[in-house]
Amino acid sequence: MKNTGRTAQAGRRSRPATASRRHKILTEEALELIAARFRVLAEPMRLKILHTLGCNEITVSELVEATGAGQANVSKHLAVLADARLVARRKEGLNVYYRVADQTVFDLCDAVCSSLGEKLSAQHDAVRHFAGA
Amino acid sequence: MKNTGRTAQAGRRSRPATASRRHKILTEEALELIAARFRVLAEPMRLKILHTLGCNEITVSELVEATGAGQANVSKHLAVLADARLVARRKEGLNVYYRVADQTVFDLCDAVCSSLGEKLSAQHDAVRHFAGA
DNA sequence: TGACTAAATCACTATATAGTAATACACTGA
DNA sequence: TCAGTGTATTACTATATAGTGATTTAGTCA
Repeated sequence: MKNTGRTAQAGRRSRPATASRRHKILTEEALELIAARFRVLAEPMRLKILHTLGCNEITVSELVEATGAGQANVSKHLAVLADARLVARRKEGLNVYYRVADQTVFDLCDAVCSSLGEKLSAQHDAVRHFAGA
Repeated sequence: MKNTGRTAQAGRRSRPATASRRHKILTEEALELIAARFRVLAEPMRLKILHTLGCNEITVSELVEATGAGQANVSKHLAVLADARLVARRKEGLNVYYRVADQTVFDLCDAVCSSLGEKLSAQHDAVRHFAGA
């Protein structure tokens, strides 16, 4: 009774399994690349760094101060972001200035935010509630 | 000489630090929520499951067969996806049918894909190269 | 040169989670 | 009721990585 392939005998409500619509059938390597991009964005501290950077160019020291994280930690996160080409660096004297190199990350975050809209609002409410404001 | 706040004395090229443009200044909780959403998408196997689901409704067994992963593994990934409300389940007899519940994930993946365009093409080339086709 | 500073790297610990085998649970049909 | 099947859960191992303190590296200024 094993399914030979995936042509459902319960096919009443499935589209034709040879998904002809948009599927390009991603390779394992492609899936890994996409997952890797998401993985870079899956850390609150990295999001905080990107959010802090915004459209500006900021030094590591300023990022350390703005985020409240340790210097080594910020440096490592910046290395991850730079490795993914999401930020770019420019050295000037002792300082290194970082900036967001791929503006699409903001689109991604915005998309997630709107998809999370209700939860975020609830969160905001909760925060406001706990903060007493 | 410590920066009091982030009003850069190197302000020559920074926008006013009280970023007035789009910044809503996300709370730690909001950043964690956004990161959590990205974290769910940061696994190739989960992407594969979502990609396999597409617009169809598919049972766990079919997903196990299509992905080549173990049953327990697929079940756990589905639990993660369901917990994030990215997929929904419908039980019918012995089978459980899963479907994508939040179509925005496809938008996210498409956005990443186009941002990764060159790399993915290169990867495709590499694959074609290695595969000898 | 040597003192100083910003950033990167190293070595380490702690934690989270992907994968897996075994088992439990839920439902079907005899 | 019992046997059989699909799915979920448990217990476990292995691996990856976030955070941290110490150190190194690279640049400035005296």
